[in-house]
This record gives sequence, structure tokens and C-alpha cells, in this order.
Amino acid sequence: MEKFDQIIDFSIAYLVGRTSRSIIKRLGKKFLDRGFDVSYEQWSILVHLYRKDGQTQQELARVAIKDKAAVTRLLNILEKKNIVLRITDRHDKRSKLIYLTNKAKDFKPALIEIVEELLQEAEQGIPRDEIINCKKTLNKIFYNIDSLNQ
Amino acid sequence: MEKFDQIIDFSIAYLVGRTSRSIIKRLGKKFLDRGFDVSYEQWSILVHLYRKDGQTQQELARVAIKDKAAVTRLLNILEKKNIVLRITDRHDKRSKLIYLTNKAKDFKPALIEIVEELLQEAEQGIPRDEIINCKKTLNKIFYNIDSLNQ
DNA sequence: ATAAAATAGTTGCATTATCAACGATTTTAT
DNA sequence: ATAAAATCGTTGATAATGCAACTATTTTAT
Repeated sequence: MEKFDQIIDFSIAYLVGRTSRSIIKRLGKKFLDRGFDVSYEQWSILVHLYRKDGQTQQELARVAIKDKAAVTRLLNILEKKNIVLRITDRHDKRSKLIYLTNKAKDFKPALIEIVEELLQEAEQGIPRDEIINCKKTLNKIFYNIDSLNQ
Repeated sequence: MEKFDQIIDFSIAYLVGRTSRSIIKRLGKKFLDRGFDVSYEQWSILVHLYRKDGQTQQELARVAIKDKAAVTRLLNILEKKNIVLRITDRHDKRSKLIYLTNKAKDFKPALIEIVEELLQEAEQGIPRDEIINCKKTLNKIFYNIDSLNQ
């Protein structure tokens, strides 16, 4: 194998990068096709609210692995689209608690179904244990790099 | 395992996404620390020129898996930094051929060494065949999704 | 009790991505 | 031969990211 194959086409960096981008693109298109005006990034916040409503922006930033500035802006958009509400925490006026609107709650099942479809598409034709191993390895790689990023 | 774990924390989409971002961040920092004013995205074009000098923007867009508009803008920056040259193709005046400057050729070995270091960091402590299997699986997933993105 | 430090969220700046529209050029189809 | 279609690169609009500086508020340390 050539040097350039190692650092490009077959490098783990290239492979995770292109896989990630293709998934983001596909999910965006699926949401759009079903009439949901929600981007992948907006979804990446929304899903954490579906799991647990009423989190602070900091908590959302942490679980979504996003900069708090990025969260501020995504929430601006979600608020404008009437998908979330910001309510200042009574007990700590620095914090804002983010809540889903009824509209957001309404389309929760549909969005989740689309994501499950996407994951199904991604894993199509690949044995279950192969997927599991791949996820384990990705976790190891992530922690290897993440520990150096601190 | 809970439903939300499946579609978030342990979904392949989430895992490749965060792994990719951590790698991009790490490489950017390594370049900077060694005094190279080159972003990950700029590198992702540059590396293909190191492999083969004098490609058109379309070719670069294809191999780097980027939109041609994105390539135009990255090349604007690389040209301003005196890293590449654009030369209109004599035989097809629509096309421009992109060439490395001497400056770019000079720091080629250093950049490649940094990337090899990064890959080493990423794969630290993981058996060779585990990495190989993970790459194979990532390729399958990519092609699963990519075929649907057309 | 109060000054210093820490925390939550916002904003400005720079970089990058995607999409669609556009001009210039080349290829093709009749 | 020429009109239509395709291709190459650019530009404008919009969305998203990361970093650092900033305001407001809360916690801590003395």
C-alpha cells in the first residue's frame, strides 16, 4: 500500500469523516422529504430534549458535544421555528431551561422513525456483531484523540 | 438498551460524527503547534495535490468529497497563502489546473509526518486487525448511505 | 460581609459547507 | 453548421462551527 493511501483513502480520519458527512447529508434529505424543516444539527439538540425535557443550554452543549455558542444559535433557530421555549431558571437566573413546544412533541415519533430508518439503511447487509465491533473500535479511537484534545 | 441510547449515544451516526470532529480538532491543533498555518480542510485539498500535482478543481472536489464551490473558496485561501497556483488549462479554457508552489513542496514532509503522528495517536493501543476490520465496516456503511445520496 | 472566582448565556469575528444561479467554454445532436 | 446540452469555475445566500470577549449572576474564600 502506498504512503498516500495510508494517510488518505484508508486512513481512519478520512473514513470517519466521509461516513459522517454522508450520514448528515442523508438525514437532512430524509427530514426534508417528509416535510420536516429540521437540519441534522437542530436534530442533534432536539433528540436530547426528547430524551429529557427542560435541560439547560450547558447541559445540551455537553451531551450534544457542541460549543455553547453553537447551542445558543441553534436554539435561536429552533425557538424561531416554534420548536423550543427558553425559560429562565427561577433558582439560578444565569441559566435558561429549554422546553419542547407541543408542536415539537407532536412530531417526535415521526422524527425518531426517520432516524431509525436511516440507521437501518446505514447498517444494511452488515452482520450485527460486525457493527458492534466497529462501534467499540470507534469509541476507543474517540477516547484516544479526545484525551489529547483537552 | 433504551431507545434513545440506540439512536443517540450508541448509534453509528453519533459515533462517527464525534470521532471525526475530535480528529479534525486534534489535527488543526497539531499543525498550529508546529507553526503551520493550514487548517484540516485546507489539508484535505493539499494532500491530494501532494499525491498528484496539477489537477483540476473538479477532480479535487471529487477526491476530497467536497462541493466545487467549497473547493473554489479553499483554493482562494491556499492561493492567498502562496501554497497553490491556478493555471488555466490550454486545452480546455473552462478548467484550471492547480499546482503546488515551492513553499508547499518544502513543507510536505513535515505535514505528512504530523498526519502520521495523528493516525498513530488515534490507533494507539488498538490491535492492527481490529483497526482493519473497523475500516472495512466504515467503508460498507459509507457505500450504503452514499448510494442513497445520489 | 464582601471581594474574587466561577458559571451561564450572548455576541462578534473568521472559517467552512451547501445549494442554486450564473457566465464562459466545450461537447452533442440534428 | 449551429442550436441545445453539458461542464467548469465563481458568486451570493444561508447555516453551522470555534474561539474569545463580554454581561449578568452565583459561589467561594477570607
